[in-house]
Amino acid sequence: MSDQPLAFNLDKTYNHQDVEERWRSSHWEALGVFHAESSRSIAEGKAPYTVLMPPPNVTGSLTLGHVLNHTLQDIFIRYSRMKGCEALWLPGTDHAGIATQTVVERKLRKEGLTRHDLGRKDFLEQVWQWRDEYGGLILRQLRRLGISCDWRRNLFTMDDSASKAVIHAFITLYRDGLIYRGARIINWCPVSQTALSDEEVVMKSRKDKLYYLQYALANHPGRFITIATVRPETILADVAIAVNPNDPRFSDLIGELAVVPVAGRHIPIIADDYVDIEFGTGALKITPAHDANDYEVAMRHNLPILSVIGKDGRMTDTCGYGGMDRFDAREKIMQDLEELGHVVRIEEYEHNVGYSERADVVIEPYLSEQWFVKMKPLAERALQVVNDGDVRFHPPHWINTYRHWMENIRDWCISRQLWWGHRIPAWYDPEGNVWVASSYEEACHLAGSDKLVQDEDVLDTWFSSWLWPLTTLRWTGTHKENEDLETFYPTDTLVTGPDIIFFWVARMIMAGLYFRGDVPFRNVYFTSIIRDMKGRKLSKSLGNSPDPLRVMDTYGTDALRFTIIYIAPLGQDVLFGEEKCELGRNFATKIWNASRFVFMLREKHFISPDDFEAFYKGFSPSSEAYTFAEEWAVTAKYHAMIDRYHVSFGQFRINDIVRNLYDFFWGEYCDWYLESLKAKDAEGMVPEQARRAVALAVSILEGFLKALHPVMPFITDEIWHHIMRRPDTESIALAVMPEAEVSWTEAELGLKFLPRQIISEVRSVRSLFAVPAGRKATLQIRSSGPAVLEELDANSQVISAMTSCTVEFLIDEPRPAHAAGSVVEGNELFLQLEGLISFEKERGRLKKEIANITAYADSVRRKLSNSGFADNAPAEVVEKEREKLREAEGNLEKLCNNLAVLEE
RNA sequence: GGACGAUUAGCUCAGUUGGUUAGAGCGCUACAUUGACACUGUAGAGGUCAGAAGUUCGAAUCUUCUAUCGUCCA
Repeated sequence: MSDQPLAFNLDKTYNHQDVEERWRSSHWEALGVFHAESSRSIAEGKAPYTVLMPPPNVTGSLTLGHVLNHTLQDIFIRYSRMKGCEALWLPGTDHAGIATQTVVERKLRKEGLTRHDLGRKDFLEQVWQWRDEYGGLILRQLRRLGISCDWRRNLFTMDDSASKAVIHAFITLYRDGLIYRGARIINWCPVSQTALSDEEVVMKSRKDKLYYLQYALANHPGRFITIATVRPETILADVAIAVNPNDPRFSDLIGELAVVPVAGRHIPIIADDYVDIEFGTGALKITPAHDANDYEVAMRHNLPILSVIGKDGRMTDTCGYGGMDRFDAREKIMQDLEELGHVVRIEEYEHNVGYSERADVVIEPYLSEQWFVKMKPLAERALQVVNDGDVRFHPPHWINTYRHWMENIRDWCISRQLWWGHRIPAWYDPEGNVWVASSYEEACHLAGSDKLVQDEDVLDTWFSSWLWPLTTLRWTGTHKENEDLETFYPTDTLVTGPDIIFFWVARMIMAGLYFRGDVPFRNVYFTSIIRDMKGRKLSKSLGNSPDPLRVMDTYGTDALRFTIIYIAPLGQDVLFGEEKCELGRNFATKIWNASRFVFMLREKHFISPDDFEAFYKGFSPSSEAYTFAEEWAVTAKYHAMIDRYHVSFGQFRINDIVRNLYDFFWGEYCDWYLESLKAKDAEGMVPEQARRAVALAVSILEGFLKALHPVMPFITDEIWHHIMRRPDTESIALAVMPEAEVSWTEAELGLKFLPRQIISEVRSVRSLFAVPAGRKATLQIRSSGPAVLEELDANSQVISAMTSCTVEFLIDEPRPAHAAGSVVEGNELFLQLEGLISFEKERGRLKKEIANITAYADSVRRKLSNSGFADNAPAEVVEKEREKLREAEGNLEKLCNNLAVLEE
């Protein structure tokens, strides 16, 4: 142990590939670093902290959206783990019914087969095979991110336990009267050939035409009624023409019959409030099979229902359009109507049309028997818990969207005409009665018959996803309680995109309340949407979505993680360009090099790693032992940083956290502390001082690394293992998160920041007069008082080294004649630069400075002399203004003196 | 049409309860390369905080209106 004389330092250059390879997930996973146990929470009283991974689509591959989302989750979970929580992150994937079935069907098509050729059983076997082969891709890619989930608990929504839960949920809701089957107009996707829920339909603006068509009146030859429609192909299914009862233009026509063009059928003209008088001609054709609103009208008026478009989006009628695509039929029928003289006029018309989210084709409203969940009763409680703050949204403005949806909720169509998914646990007897049960046997028992046929359809994938908070904790419905569920439910923070607030977030809240009687999570963090540098959404077709894996190869995983968090503020879209990762890469390099420098000093002042370890273990930063101002300054800034760090976590301001870490490390620790330490070291410290200064540098580095670890897990673990010799079986991921010390965050350290202010001022003056960097100048300081003098004297080596000046103190001497003069906090600085400065230039500079400060002092004076200000502003604010004025006036006087000297 | 969000330096964005002479990164300019770091350091230029009105002693910050952009819902 004791003989490790070798340099215990980092490699000369930082190589992210090496570092990430060393600490990558498999290493951490093998150590069980990410494992969480309810038993441990119970036995040790550790507070549980749970994050649910939004199950990525099993057909998917890693996108930048995933990177952002999962990095955020990892930050929450690693932070909580280091804060001493029993931190559980539950991973998994969902079976993505439509997407997966589509992928496998596409594969079959290449072999000239359809799923019907294979039959249900063989097809499902193919899907499972596909999943086993390719379905793990996204999870493997996620591992590259170094995310710390408890992979042992990985769940797939088609797993047995999850499937049991789905069936249980269906049966329970059915028996409670919240699931029903019925004929409704639903959203039909002609490509995927399945029903969709309202949420799976995206409205898109589309330029179409509005056709004005005239229908002859059956009993009044030569008279017509003109309607307006965007879908002339559906006139073959018209069953009525509706007008508003308050529309005088048509009052005499109500009850008359009109003749459907082409089809020749007679249909009634009816009155219904639904008709908008302003739209078109005020007369509306009613086509109940192909429009949800028309369906409602038809129900009210006992009208028949005719259908002319089939499941494949092709015409089914017999008027000569059979087999034609609905859009081709539109063209054709318009030609025919034109010839028959029914077309009055055609207008350009822009409107919103529903598209299938997955297949990107126009949805067909389609009348069919489907299963629905009655949403109103579920929505009421789900809205209440959000209103009451039992579930909190970050940022909170999403509550509005959520509330609006909940208050206007419609029943959820959950049946899908697919094979891949959870088959609906409903059976039909020969009489057509339905029996809902957990198995065929149970259904037979209920039905008293063994001639039952199971419903062909499967459930919407979201019907399993909404149980995710329960199923990931192995709830099956039948075995209601288990230790994990008791310990980790409700979960704590859900990180997800606002685009699935209805699909998933809202429904999970419903399911959690309904099946478990408690909210599924306490906080929901809505992520930013990532766009390209031009503000366009990332998409494969645009070719503007960078491959995260390649970005990780190029810049490093830590760099990507850091960058994406740095640029993604809460609730705002993010414009991402790959080159932005330079920020994270540069930061990682900076951390590496700074650590290397600290370790070099460690080698210089300690004879061996053991020597250092012994000293470091007994070391605690103490101001009594500090010998130069930057030791105070860096300690105070460090605690302020840690304090803000924890506050930001509490506020879910993750983007503040990384900025805070970045600014502290680069701007304080490196630029000031390490630079001053370098200067001190060059001048020579007594060994004890040097050892303390190095130990302070290491301890602040270590605290910083711990705080940074949730964001940049790889590089922090690597460097942490160089702070002391630590076996590879340890990880910074299990270290204790540092806390801020109040004595430091509230310490009055005014004087301790004076040296750096002076350094900055002198550098600025040097630069202004273009003094060559190598030229050693003389800096004379006339301090504002004895205590200040003492403080500056103690730091003169640092000031000297960091300004390349010889430092002298003026006590009673007059100011030097050939010098540039400045004032910092009442201390006068004279930079003696005989032959280097031009008096002309210095006079000009002083005049400008005097003018500046005069204007500033005037504005402060105006403020103070304003009676309203003195009367209304808080005393401390007024005092602050007085202080500003005093300081400005002091500086002004000194600068004026300087000018006077130069003008003699 | 409704709801929500945005508009701050050339670009991308911070700016927490109103109390600064409005900040950062990138880019730009000048200087610097004998031991942490050029993926660097030092200094600097650059902004009537979208526009208008209002509240206030005081507004980038609060209110109203307008304009432009974005998202969601009809």
